[in-house]
Amino acid sequence: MTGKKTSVRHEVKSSVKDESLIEKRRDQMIRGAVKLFREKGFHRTTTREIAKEAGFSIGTLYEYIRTKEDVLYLVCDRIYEEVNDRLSQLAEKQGTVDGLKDAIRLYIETINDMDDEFTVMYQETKSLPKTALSYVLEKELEMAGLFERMLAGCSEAGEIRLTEKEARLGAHHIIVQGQMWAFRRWALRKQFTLGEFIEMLTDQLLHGVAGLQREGEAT
Amino acid sequence: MTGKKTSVRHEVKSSVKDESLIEKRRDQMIRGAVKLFREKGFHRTTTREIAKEAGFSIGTLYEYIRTKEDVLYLVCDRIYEEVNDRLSQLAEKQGTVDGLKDAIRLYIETINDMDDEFTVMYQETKSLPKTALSYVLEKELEMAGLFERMLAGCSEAGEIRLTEKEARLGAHHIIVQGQMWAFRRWALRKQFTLGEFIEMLTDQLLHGVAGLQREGEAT
Amino acid sequence: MTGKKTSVRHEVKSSVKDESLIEKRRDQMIRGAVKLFREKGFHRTTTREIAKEAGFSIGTLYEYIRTKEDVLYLVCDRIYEEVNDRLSQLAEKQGTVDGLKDAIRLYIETINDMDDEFTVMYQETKSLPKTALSYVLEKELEMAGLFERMLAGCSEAGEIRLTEKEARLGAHHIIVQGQMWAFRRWALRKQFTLGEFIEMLTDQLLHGVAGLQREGEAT
Amino acid sequence: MTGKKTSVRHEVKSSVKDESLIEKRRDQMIRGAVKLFREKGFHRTTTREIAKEAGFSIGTLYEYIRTKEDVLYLVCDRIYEEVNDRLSQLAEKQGTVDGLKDAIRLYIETINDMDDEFTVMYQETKSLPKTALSYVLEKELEMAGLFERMLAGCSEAGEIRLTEKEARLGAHHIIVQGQMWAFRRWALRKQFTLGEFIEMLTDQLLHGVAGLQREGEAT
DNA sequence: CATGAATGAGCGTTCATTCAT
DNA sequence: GATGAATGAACGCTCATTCAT
Repeated sequence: MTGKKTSVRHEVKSSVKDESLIEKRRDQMIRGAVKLFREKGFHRTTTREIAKEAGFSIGTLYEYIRTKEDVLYLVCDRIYEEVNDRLSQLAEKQGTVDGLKDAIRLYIETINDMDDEFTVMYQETKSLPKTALSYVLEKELEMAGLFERMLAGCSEAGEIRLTEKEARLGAHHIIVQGQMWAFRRWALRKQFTLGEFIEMLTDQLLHGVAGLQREGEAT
Repeated sequence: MTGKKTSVRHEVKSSVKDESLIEKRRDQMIRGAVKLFREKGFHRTTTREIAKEAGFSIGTLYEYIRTKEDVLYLVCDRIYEEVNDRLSQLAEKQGTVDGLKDAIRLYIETINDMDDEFTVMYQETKSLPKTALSYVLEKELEMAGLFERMLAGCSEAGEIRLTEKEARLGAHHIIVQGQMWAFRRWALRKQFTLGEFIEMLTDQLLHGVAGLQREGEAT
Repeated sequence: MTGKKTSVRHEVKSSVKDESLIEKRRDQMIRGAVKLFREKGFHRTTTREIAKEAGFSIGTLYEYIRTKEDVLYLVCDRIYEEVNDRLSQLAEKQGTVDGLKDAIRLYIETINDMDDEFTVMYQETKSLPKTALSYVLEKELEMAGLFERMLAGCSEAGEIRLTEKEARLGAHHIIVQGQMWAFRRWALRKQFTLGEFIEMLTDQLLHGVAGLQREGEAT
Repeated sequence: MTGKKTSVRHEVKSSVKDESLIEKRRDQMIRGAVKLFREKGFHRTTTREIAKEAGFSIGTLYEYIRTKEDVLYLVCDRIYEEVNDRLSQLAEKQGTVDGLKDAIRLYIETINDMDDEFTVMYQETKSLPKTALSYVLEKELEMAGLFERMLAGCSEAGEIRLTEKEARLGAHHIIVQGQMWAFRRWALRKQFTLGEFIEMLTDQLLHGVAGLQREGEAT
């Protein structure tokens, strides 16, 4: 539907040739970086700390990246990869409210599992170099697009009634609520379990705050 | 009503005695800092730049603060002050859906006016020293509490039906959507005007995605 | 005579305002840098060493320059300044062989006094950033021009006979011999005193290797 | 004639046994290194770049040398070898001015052909380790000695009249002019062709600046 | 013999903070 | 109260060299 696939992957150069080694080392690196970024933020984390946490020397770190910002980009990229992997199982059931509910559940659960990564991503995104930033933002728009099409599908199937704009805002709403679960957990998890949160969220999205009818509708 | 008033203001020490001068200088400082933080983030902004933008020397800057983080705190503090000032006019009309709508409108409009400040606050909050951070988070809970009480008020007045938990989530929802209007504006403002956003937000909060009835309710 | 005065001074930015302080600190810096560059070359000298030799901290060093290359430029610039100061006393006596001899003597003596500086300059020049490099080369061409005009003047005055090209080569010859006295001193000073060198140089320039007549001339 | 043969070749250790392979690899290495040193200087060239330019890995590079400076030494050594090869054809014709002129021509032409190598050598010489440095300087003195003997030969043969010191300075003069053609080419080649330069140089060496008689000589 | 991943000392540079004037 | 020169710890990054494969 969105024909344009402009998102050119922002390649991170490595001076190491062995692709599988690159994969392995970057894995270590990302794992370490996420932990540190979560604790102290991108700017307060030093490259030496990342290397140490990853289990190798500063020299080795720089065999696999070019700049510190590359690490941040790698982290962001990894997150989208994983979220997309998880969400891609939802291709079927398009156009049903049940399918939408499943998607929301899956999305929030994914965030719940990866909340360090998400928090990092939403708080440090602006430190990305220009080209990496636009790649990441595009990825996010793709994700929003996925929910937008689901909502539009439900509307076409007649299960709910939505204008195009409403579908767009609804998609945005879902994305944002997911982010909220990640980076407002200091407030939310004292009061809600994961299950409660998902249920209430879905409920509120579909029905709004209880007891009110849409204007112009009969009781 | 909220009995607990634990939020001890995180004092920022100044070596200058004249209170009105402190006020004036900090004003200049905050104005300059917000501009710079918005452009380049807290970490990429230097104290020299803040001083320069504020119109005095670093020496002078350090007469009014103790550390760079103090500036960030001052910025955050100022924001809540202003938001509270604006929202405090809403004390009346508690317990009506119209009052709630007005509050949401006022809140989002405030954010729209101060979006630089808000963006800064939500992106840099974690750089605050511990005590300042908890003060700021508490301030935000107060704000959420304001909306929570409004929702609860409406429920008590019978206009809508909400459990305590639902009211709490609804309040978070409002807060978070406001934040989104500030720091996801790159995505949202291409698609919605301020008015549209407020309307759809309110609508969605109260009615959910169109056309669906709450389960167990008659059509 | 050479109408074009394109040599735009390559400004070195300092974050310190006080001009006389800049002068003083850069003096210390240049003195220290020359010593170190002489001993170990530009690349093997660290900025910390320069700062230490100059008598202040690394932080202070960077208040007066922007990059390490600025130090090198400052050194080169200083040398030309001094040489020009010294040579400018020769404006009169243009057009006489005696004037030329004096100029050569003065030039070589200057180099003899500043030979560390000259050695540094001729060996490290290529490490200069582009704009600084062309400024320095231009300065040197100016100096060559000075000798070229002197030779041409003698020729016009009829004391010697030279084509334009010969005058130009003669000027280069003088410049280069001066450089040699600076950075081939390990070979030369074992065998010649300063006076001898000047005398022989002048002699050779004017008369060539002894005993031969220009072809076509009578004995 | 010069009885002392103190120049002990500064051996460069290789962990490879096969002599002809050593020869071959070092050839590649030198060729690559000269190109890179010329472009960026010794210090700005990395060992990885040298290896790559030579066509093998750094691992392999270090099988044939011990330190980066060894590469520089190898380059310098190669240059003298080649120059000596070229100049050695001049053993005959000693003692004639024509022989001297041929030698000068050959020397300058050699430099013209190898000017990258010469430039590198004269600019990076000081980065050589102590023992390598003295070996190289000695080589150069040998070359100067060659010209010195030629001049002395001419004098003995009665073609020109020179004291020992004058012969020494004359030799130095020739060497220096050659260097000048290599590393002042930015200035010289705009104004002179190779042929012109050689001719004027020879002329000036033998006759000096035109039109002047040696003092005390009759016209 | 050849490879190239790993190492870490060391470099140039920045910037929050201090304090004498 | 205001200034801005001085400080030095700390940062991101490089690169000569080693050594297991």
